[in-house]
Amino acid sequence: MVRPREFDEERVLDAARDQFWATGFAGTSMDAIAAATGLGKGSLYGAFGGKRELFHRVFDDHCTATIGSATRQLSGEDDARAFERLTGYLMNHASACAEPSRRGCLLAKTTAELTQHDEVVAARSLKTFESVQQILAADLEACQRNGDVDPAAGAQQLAALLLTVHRGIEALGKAGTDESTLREITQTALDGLPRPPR
Amino acid sequence: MVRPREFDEERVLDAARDQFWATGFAGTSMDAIAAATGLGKGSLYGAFGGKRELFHRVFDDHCTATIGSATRQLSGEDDARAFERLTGYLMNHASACAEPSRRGCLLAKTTAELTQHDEVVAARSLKTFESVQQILAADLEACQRNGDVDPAAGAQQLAALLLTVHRGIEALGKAGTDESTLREITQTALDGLPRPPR
DNA sequence: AGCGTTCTTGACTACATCGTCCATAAGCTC
DNA sequence: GAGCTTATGGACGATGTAGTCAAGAACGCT
Repeated sequence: MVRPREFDEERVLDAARDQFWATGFAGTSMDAIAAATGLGKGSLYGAFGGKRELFHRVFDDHCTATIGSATRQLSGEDDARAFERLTGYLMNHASACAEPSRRGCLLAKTTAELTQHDEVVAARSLKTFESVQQILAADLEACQRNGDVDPAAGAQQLAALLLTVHRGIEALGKAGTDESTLREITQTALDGLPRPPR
Repeated sequence: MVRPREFDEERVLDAARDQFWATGFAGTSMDAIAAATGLGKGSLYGAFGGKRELFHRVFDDHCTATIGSATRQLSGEDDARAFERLTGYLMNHASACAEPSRRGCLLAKTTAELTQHDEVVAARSLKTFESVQQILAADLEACQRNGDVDPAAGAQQLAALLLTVHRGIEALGKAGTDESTLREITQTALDGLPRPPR
């Protein structure tokens, strides 16, 4: 019994995410989302509740994807390549942030716009940042085991700093800083990591 | 001849800024600004043009103030206190960013929301960041002269990194990271600056 | 095939919002 | 104080927006 849904939930959520991403929460109307997804407003409200609930859903999925991406780029069995993974992760990000067509990071935009007014968003943002920091810390510990980073340094502290640099690169990139500068900043940050004493 | 304005322009702009600051550009209605400033909408439109023009005006003033504040905190004749000024500037920022009641940095919020859709805002944001970087670089050069930082290092590169950390602290603070963590990150960044060889 | 359940559509409501307009008030100059 | 110019404030129009609703369509089970 029952009529099954006609739409692909994932596709609809992606389209909704793109709309919110482009114009922010306050700047996006449900009519725009209906047009972007191809759904009627009734279906939209029936399936997802309302604007806020839909956004929470979209945002949550995006945070999960962000953590997944960091994990994929930074995890590995091979301690000898841990520093290489770290460099790649940060440099990729620097280059991506410099693309003029880039719409910036949804996580950053959302945190800036909504964290103050929406506790659900605030909590999810913080948790996402903490997760990324843990992933960075795990990679840094691998770097320490391999002798790329001073084992006496606090991996958590260094991971927090690198996360900060990561977020700062995002901010500068959004303002229009060019790619070579962003990569140079990343390199300077990596150069500042403590080396093991010889 | 002519009737002079009844309102204090500066006060009105401050009130408008606070509204935009609290609820963003898209999230702020002109009615809300009229209520916050006490002006009728006719006066508001007559004096400032429209929502976008008013925002540009407010934003421009805010950027000027931001640069002025950095200048005040980081400039000085005394090279011996340059490193102290730098530490103070960054630590103050870290503590300020951790205040739960803090509404975040208007510059950061605006960059995140509008830079993609508004060239005037994008250009002003970039120019503001560049100015702050120059101020940081000048202070770092003083640190180099005084022997606190390796004179062989590029002051511009280090300034760019510190600006990045500054913006990253802002982002993490908005997400809810606590004060001690933000100060620790700042300290880690300062510890990573190259010391002059002895 | 018939039935019940759920999905879909888009018109509809009620209100918010941008920006305009105009009658009126308030100086300034002579 | 007369007359001019400009500021003021709030009503107004047109459009935008969040969310609802009812009529009908699509599907699976019997």
